[in-house]
Amino acid sequence: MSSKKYILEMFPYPSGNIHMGHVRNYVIGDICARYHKLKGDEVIHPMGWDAFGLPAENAAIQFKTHPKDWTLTNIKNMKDQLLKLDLDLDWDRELATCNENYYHYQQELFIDLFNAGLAYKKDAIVNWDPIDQTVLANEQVIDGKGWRTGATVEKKKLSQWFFKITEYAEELLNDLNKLTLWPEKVKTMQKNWIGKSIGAEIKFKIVEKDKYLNIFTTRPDTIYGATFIAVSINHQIVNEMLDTASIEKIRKDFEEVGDDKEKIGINLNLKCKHPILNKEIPIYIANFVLDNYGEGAIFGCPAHDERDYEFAKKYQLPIIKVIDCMDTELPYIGDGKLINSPLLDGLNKDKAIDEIIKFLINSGIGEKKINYKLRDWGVSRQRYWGCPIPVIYYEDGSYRVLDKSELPVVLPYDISLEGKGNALINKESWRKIICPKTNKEAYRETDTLDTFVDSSWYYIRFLNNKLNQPFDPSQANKLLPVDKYIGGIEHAILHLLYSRFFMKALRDIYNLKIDEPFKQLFTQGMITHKTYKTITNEWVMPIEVVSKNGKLLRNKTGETIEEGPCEKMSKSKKNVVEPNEILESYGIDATRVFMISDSPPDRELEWTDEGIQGSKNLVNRIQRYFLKKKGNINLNIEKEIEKFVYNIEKNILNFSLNKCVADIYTLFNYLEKKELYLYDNKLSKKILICLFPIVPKLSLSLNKTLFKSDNIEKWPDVNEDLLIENKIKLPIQIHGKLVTTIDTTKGYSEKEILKTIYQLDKIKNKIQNKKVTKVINVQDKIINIIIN
RNA sequence: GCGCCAGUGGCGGAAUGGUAGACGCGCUGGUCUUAGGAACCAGUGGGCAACCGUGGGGGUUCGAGUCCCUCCUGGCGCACCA
Repeated sequence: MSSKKYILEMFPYPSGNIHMGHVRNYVIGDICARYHKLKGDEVIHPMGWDAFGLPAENAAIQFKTHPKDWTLTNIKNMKDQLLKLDLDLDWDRELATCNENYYHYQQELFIDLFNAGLAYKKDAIVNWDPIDQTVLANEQVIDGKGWRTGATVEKKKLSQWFFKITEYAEELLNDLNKLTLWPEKVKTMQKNWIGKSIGAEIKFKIVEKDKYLNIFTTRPDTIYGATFIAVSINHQIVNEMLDTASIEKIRKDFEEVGDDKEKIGINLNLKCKHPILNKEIPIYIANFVLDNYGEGAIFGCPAHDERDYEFAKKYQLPIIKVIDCMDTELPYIGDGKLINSPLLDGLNKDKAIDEIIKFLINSGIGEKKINYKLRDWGVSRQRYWGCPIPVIYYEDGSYRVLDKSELPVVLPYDISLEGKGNALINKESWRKIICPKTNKEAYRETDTLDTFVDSSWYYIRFLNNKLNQPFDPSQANKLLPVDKYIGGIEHAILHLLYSRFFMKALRDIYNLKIDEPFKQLFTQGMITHKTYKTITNEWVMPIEVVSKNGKLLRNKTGETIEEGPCEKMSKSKKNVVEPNEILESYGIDATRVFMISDSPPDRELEWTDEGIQGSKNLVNRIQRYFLKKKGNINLNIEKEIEKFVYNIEKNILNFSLNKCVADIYTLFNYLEKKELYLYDNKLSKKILICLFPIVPKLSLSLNKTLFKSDNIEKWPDVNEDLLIENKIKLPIQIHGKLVTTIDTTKGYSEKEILKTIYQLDKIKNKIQNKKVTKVINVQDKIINIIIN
């Protein structure tokens, strides 16, 4: 019975050259794909190009070329290199996200999302990367720095397009449970990123104004201990109270605090009424309040929160204990009985939270609230080389999202990339149009979509890359989800979360039956290599290093070279090996074997010369074996071959590809030891089929030589009866320690075998005149004798 | 700081709670030759032995690399998330 298997490796950014990381990624996928094809499954195994993005623009400026030309040339080069890897890919499904035929339909999806209320525009304080001159998503800011440039990200207020990923926060979180074939680690990362927390939102009346401050808390039980309010610098109330100059001054002061996280605050000279107690508490602007979490405002309960405690100490605010923690030093964060809280006294934390929420609801000053860390996905990018957003603006500031019939909005080719900013803004002839619907003058949206939008649905477009609509829903229902998705763990959050969101959004828009895009996720490990440096700290490529009299020297100059630690292959450290050179020297099969042999595919693989050579030797050895015609053919070896088929299959399915290599060695060690040289018979054919996914070139050529055939036959069914081993070596233990093993057959009688065992010298010596008190016989597994 | 994962020979790594170290690399000794980026044969956890050995210490079990507690070390992720 054949079944559909969609096997996908994360498509590459066309930087110009493939590297060993790509090779490992694609070889892993290729082995799966070839195996499933032999099984008779309907395999989908496409490849394409994640072709929009900033590097093209930067390169265009640097090399005085055009982003499109640069990208297309790179695609051509990389495709040539991939073809040399001889991967079993569906090239007729190929796509590049920068092609009109792709982004046209992405623009349609944008319209779909807009109509579904999942794309919207709003003014927002956004992350601005001053080097790339563009906005970044929250996910693209790491430690306050741009993920590509490393520049400190600035805050800017801009009008931006957003995708409403928060609408799916709960489902994105819950459905992680369905992803049983995903690494736990990735699921944990996504869970933390979504950051669900359950608590309450409480309204605090501002004394001086006819207004309330909304505050989210997970600890409403500590409300009696609230002694101040703190808001973020970007909070609305700050805008109302202070002029822009003062705000900027404070913002600057806050930024100067930097990484040491010292808490500082400014008294806003406003007060809030405590929602329960008859007292007023001050409002501060504080640097530690996040503006993009909750409501950007907190109530401070110094006795039971570390941050609030630190702040209260510094500004001499009262500290009121409301949880009985005996003599434990404050702040005390844990559970305990409530005190100083008339409505809650004596209750424990959880019960107190329930009670206070009831009270807040009844008094109309608060409600139960679930909060997510996840924010909506800002997708506007102020760059040229991306998918144009299908929107036009009128003189009065209003806008219209285009109809599908008005698509595609084609990215103009003739632009100038000189100078800063988005080239589309300066391209007046493109930007300015007459709206066909109103006949009014209008301007195109000049922002383009984040390239993560491109990669959020490419796996659907692969199903039919020529269709005049984004995809065919009935086909999607039939062929999705991707069964095995293979790529680097660096996409654990961004790409994988966005893709999950897209799948769900498209499911709801197009009434699909698919909830998750990737059934199984496999994250392959990096390739590492030793690093080499001269004594003047200059990185040196491995290929330049020679060993002489136990010393490492640079081949050309004779300089002394120091060997550094093994690190991820990177151009900057020059510890790379070029796939082209390896392929030329060792061939594709040996390269494939090495990619999987030295460590499990999800772990780091250290590149070594010995490793690749060993792989080459194995390939040669297999070839030599099959070309030896004479030998001692003994038909009892069926069993060994059957075990081999069984193990290889199991290990491919588990991604334990390193064990597949061990299986190959084990088989050939056995056959050669016994001088069992199979030549053109049934069993050797079986072996060749199992070798095919791993060393396809060799397998094909041997198949041709031995069987005069260009086709590899179907994967053999395993005869499980042959796997059963009747003769066993039974371990004998005394007190759980191995003493000896005896040869016997399965299903031995315990009584009989004990008789034999007690005759053995080793056992006799141990027992001597002691008494056997107990015998544990795990039938066919082990016998453990207990003596007193 | 919080969370997760991992610690096994000289190295990469194997082991449904049941013979620890499969398989490979490296190393040692040997064979052969069309002197190779070979190939083949034998050996290779420690210890002279009894025995000892899966980061340390405890526990559960007839039996623990595997399960539980605790500590140490390393890696990854998150990091003022109220």
